[in-house]
This record gives sequence, structure tokens and C-alpha cells, in this order.
Amino acid sequence: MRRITLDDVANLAGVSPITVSRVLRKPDVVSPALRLRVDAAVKELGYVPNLAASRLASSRTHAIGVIVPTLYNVIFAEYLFALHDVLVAAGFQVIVVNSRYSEIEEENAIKALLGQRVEAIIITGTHHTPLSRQLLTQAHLPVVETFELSPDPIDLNIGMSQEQAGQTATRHLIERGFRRIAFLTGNLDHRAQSRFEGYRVAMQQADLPNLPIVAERPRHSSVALGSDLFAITCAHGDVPEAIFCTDDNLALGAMQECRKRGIRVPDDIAIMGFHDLEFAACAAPSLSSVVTRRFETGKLAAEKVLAALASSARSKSEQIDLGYALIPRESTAV
Amino acid sequence: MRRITLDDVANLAGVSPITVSRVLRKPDVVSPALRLRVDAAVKELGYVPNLAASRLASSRTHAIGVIVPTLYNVIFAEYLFALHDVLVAAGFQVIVVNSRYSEIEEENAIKALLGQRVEAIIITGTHHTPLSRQLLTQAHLPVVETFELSPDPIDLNIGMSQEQAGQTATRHLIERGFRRIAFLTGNLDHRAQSRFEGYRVAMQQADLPNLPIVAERPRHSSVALGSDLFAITCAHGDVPEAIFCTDDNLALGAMQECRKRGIRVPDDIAIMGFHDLEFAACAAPSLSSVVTRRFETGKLAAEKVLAALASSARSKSEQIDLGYALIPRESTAV
DNA sequence: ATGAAAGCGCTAACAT
DNA sequence: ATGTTAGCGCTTTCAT
Repeated sequence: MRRITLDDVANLAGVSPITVSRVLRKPDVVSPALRLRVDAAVKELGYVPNLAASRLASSRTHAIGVIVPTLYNVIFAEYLFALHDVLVAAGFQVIVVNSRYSEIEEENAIKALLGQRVEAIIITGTHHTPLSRQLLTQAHLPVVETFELSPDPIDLNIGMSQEQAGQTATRHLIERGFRRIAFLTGNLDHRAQSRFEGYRVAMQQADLPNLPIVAERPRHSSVALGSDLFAITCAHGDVPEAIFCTDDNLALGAMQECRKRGIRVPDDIAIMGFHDLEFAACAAPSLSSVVTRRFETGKLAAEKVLAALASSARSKSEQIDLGYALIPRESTAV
Repeated sequence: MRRITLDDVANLAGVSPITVSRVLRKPDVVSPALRLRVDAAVKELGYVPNLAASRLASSRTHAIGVIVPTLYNVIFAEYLFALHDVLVAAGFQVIVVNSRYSEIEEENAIKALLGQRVEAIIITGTHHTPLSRQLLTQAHLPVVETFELSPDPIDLNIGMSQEQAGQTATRHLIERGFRRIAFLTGNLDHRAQSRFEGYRVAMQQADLPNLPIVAERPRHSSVALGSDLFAITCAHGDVPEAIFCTDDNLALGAMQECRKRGIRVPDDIAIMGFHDLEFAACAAPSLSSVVTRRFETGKLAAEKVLAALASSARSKSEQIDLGYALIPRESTAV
């Protein structure tokens, strides 16, 4: 079962291989008569061009590599959606690899993408192994680090200050008069850790004690986890006055656990989420949260990559702060 | 900025290119002395093999194509997770493409994957365009259709009867004495449609009227949508006795809308979800749902593909029904 | 255990 | 507008 090649099509159509190639890539350069013959032959044989050969010959892959930590988190689904939209429309293939929050797996992902000769890499976060940094730098292709701001970007950087956002959320609770404010998280990836750092700083400035509630082993954020973690806290007998969750899923879980236990939100406890997921506004009570701009992050990252690829000139490294916004709702009302 | 090639490494190491190639692919065939020299040269130059060249020369891609409708739905994230685990461990690359619930985009995805010469295709659903079917059949590679059972599988098929599941869920509500049972959905992709069909049949058999509540334009399932759709229903003045939601997200949204309106679950209205998402058990009240086996689906699909690839023999087409299970919880208690 | 020669299927560059 | 030639960077096959 030999696969059909360009030559087969050329033979059937009675033209040279390069003409077939042209019909497929720049049809307007070929005379209508030949074009029709070639198209017919392509269809008849069910010819599908071999991308590997094309990539090798042209040394263009039209592929962009994207590394995300996980596919479980809607945040990244939304981000990928936006990326995809822009890049596919521009004729690029998007190759998504997930690092599972591991810097080692991230390094492997980078190697795999470079092996495929992607034309640019868009990578979540700003913390990488030394080798990862080296590979990305030496590859001489556009690199975008996203979701955080780096003190020392590899190339481009589009994100927001996770720490500032953590501070803002915590201050909101402090200003409303809460003292015993807990911080709830399932894992401490770099972004959650930065938000925690913001919380810590805000609490310290207000002369209040930290109250971290962290899952024993790292787990991805989920409603069930929020419920579990809050239940454990209650079991220890110290129900806080307010909790700041690293993520709206956790917040929703905590809220449901409150309901089960007859703890009223916000009367008995205030709950603050993060990311403003779609359900935050319609939860009962509605959930205060911090809006993050993941669609914009994806869109902008893709556009910057396209721009860098278009201007063959070495793109100057650039940092863009997309910011965030706190949305107070019922769950933290006083 | 020429890229480093195998020849560069060979020159630096003072060996022939083929030796470098061997060191990279079957190190135990090369003498330790040369192996060390080559490894050093690879490291020094930061050499990363060109996958396109390797694929072209060996006519093996070690790539498996996976088509899913969307990345927004956790169902598919879980499925991909399982697929990934098995396939990556076996040395394959997984190329994920989403069809956005469009058969046309699915057709394009198939073409793109075949162009990349993937060694197998795992595709969601059993409804495809005629050309899609033809391409998949003619490609002579393992194909797995998932999540549904096909009356006429292309090759392998791993799934469950969405219609049966829809019937089971509806009967559960009927048996509990509810008469005015609504069916809530945001879109009618083939799986949702089959569940609706199951609902329709069960209602007809019980001599009860249909009460479909469908979003005006197709929207992906979300908590907010569940809330919206239920609110619209209430606005029309006809609050049903029970609702069967195509998806737990919708169910949760409906539940929250009930709370806002002072409608008690399950006292005033029963709510039934689908898929048993992680939050169903910890919702307050806990949500009755239908467990579907997406991890197993992914794992099994991957294993079947590996088996088919291992035995060069033409795999016989096979159909596996993974079933489902109804979990009654508080939201439909009487 | 190592190497030389040929070729995978396409496209760039240069004719005509 | 169409064709010819050469070669992309690897691996296969067949020596040695």
C-alpha cells in the first residue's frame, strides 16, 4: 500500500511535479486548464501532501508551539481558544504541549517543539530551568512568556502581577474589617505562590497573622477540593472570618461546604475568589473575584508572534502588563 | 544563522553522520568511546534533530491524531489526559485538534492530520461527512470513534449509548412521580441530541409531554447558561416539576437560579445532571447524575491503537460498550 | 562496530 | 506559464 505522492498526481495529470506543487500552493500562477486537470487528479487519487517533506524542503513549518501547565483549567482553555483563533486564521498550525506544572516536563516540551522546528514558542509562566532558558534563547525565534511579569524576560512577555492581584484581593477583605483571613489553595505553582505572597504582604502590613490552607499533596483546583479543604479547616475548629481562594472553583466548593454546615455567606464568613470564572456572577450568593484577562493574553501573544514573524528583523524584547480588576459581589459584602 | 545538522555534529566528533544518528536512536549499537564523543559534540553544539527530516526518511511519524469538539469541556480534558498518558509513555506524540462541533472543521482536521502522516486517528463521535468517512477509510490506519456507539463503525468504536443513558435518567424522574419534566441543553451536538432522543422516548412511553428548553443559538454548557436558561423558563411562568440537564454544569446553574428565586431543590423541583462532574457529589444539595467513563474511554482507545500499531495485521473492527451508571442523590430525592 | 550510497517527497532557484 | 535540477536533513540498505 504505497502512499500517493506528488509524482503520481503529476503522471496522472500529465504535467511535471512542480506544477502540481504550484496548483496546491499558488493556484493563481498556473493556467486554468492545467489547474483543472491537476485538481481532478488530486481528487481521483485522494492525494494528501506529505507535510514532513514540504517542511523539509521549504524549511518553513508554519507551526507555533504553545506550552501550558494543564488542560484541566478553563483558564488555559480560554487562552488557547484565543491563541488558536488568531494563529489558525493566519495559516499556522498550533502545537499544544502540557508540562503538568513540572519544569522538567517543560524542558522536554521545549526540546520536542524545537525538534519540530516550530517558528515561535508561547510559554506559560516565567520560571524555567536554566537549560530551558538557554534552549529558548539560542533557538533565535520569537518567544512569549505569559500570565506573569518577568524581571528578566527571554524575549516578549505578556502578563500581569499575580502578587499585586493577591495583595489587592486581600486588602479588599481587610478593608471590610475581617481579621482572620485564610488563604486557600490546592497547589503552589508559581502563579498561586505569587498570589500567596501578595496575601502575605498585605496581611503583614495590616499586622494580621497568615492563615494558609494548602492541600497536603498538590492537587488541581476543583470545586470538590475547595469543599474538602474548607471542611478540614472547620474540623480543626477554627473557622476564619474570611477566605481568599486562589481560584473560583475552590471558592465555590468552600461556599457549598458552608451551606451544608449552616454557615452563612457573607454573614458568617466572606469568600473571595480569583479569575472571575463564568459562574462567579451567577453563584448564589454571587462571588467576589479578580478578573484576569486570559483571552486578551492569548490574542495578544498570538498577534505579537505574527508580527515578529512578519518583520524578519529581530523583534525587540517587550513587556506588556495586562492588569486585572477586582469585582466586589455579594460574597464579601458587609 | 544556519541550524545545526547531523553533519555538523559528525564533523565535530570526527565520525560519519550515520554514527551520530545511531548514537541518538540506538546507543547500545555504538561503541562507548564514539558514543561519548558524539554526545559531547551534540551537547556542545546544542543539536536538536530535525523531526521533519527524520519522519521523511523513516516514514514513521510516531504521531497520533486526536480530534475533539472542544477544549472547554472537562469531559474532553479528562479523556485527553488518559489518552496522553498511555500514548506518550509508549513514545508517541499526540496531536490534538478541535473541530468546534463542526463537521466541516472536522473534515479539515482529518486532512491536516493525514497530511502529517499520523499513524492513527482517534475521533470523537460517530457522525462525519461522507468525505471524512472516505478519507478515514482509505487512509488504512487505525481509527477509533469514541463516546458514542455507531451502527456502522469505520474501524474501532469505544463508547456508550447516549440515548439509553438519556432514557434511564428520564425514567428515574418519571418513577419518582414527576410529570412535567423539562430537558435543558445549550446545544444539540450529536451526543446531546441522542440523550434528548432518549428523554423523548421515555416521556412518550409514559404518555407525558416533551418540554425541551434549548438555547436560542448553540452555546457550550456552562453554569451561567444553566442559570440563564432556567431563568427564561421561569419568566415564561411555567416552572417544571423536574429538569434533566444534558450536563452537570447546566444543572448547577439551574440549582443556583432556584436558590435565588426561593425555589427549593428537591422539594419544589427535582434536578438531574449528566456526566457526574467532580462537583456533583459535593454540591448542596448534592446532584443526581449519570456517570460516564471518559478516562476509561481515553485509556482504552489509546491501548487499542497501540495494539493495532504493534500487530501489523489489519486490525479487525471492534465495538466496545463502556456503559454508564445513574447515581441518585439529594437533588432528585422525594 | 562503522561507513558509503541512495533516497524519502517535496520546494527553491534557475531556466525556457 | 511550465519544466529541470538540486538539495532540504535525515535513515535505510548494503557493504566493509
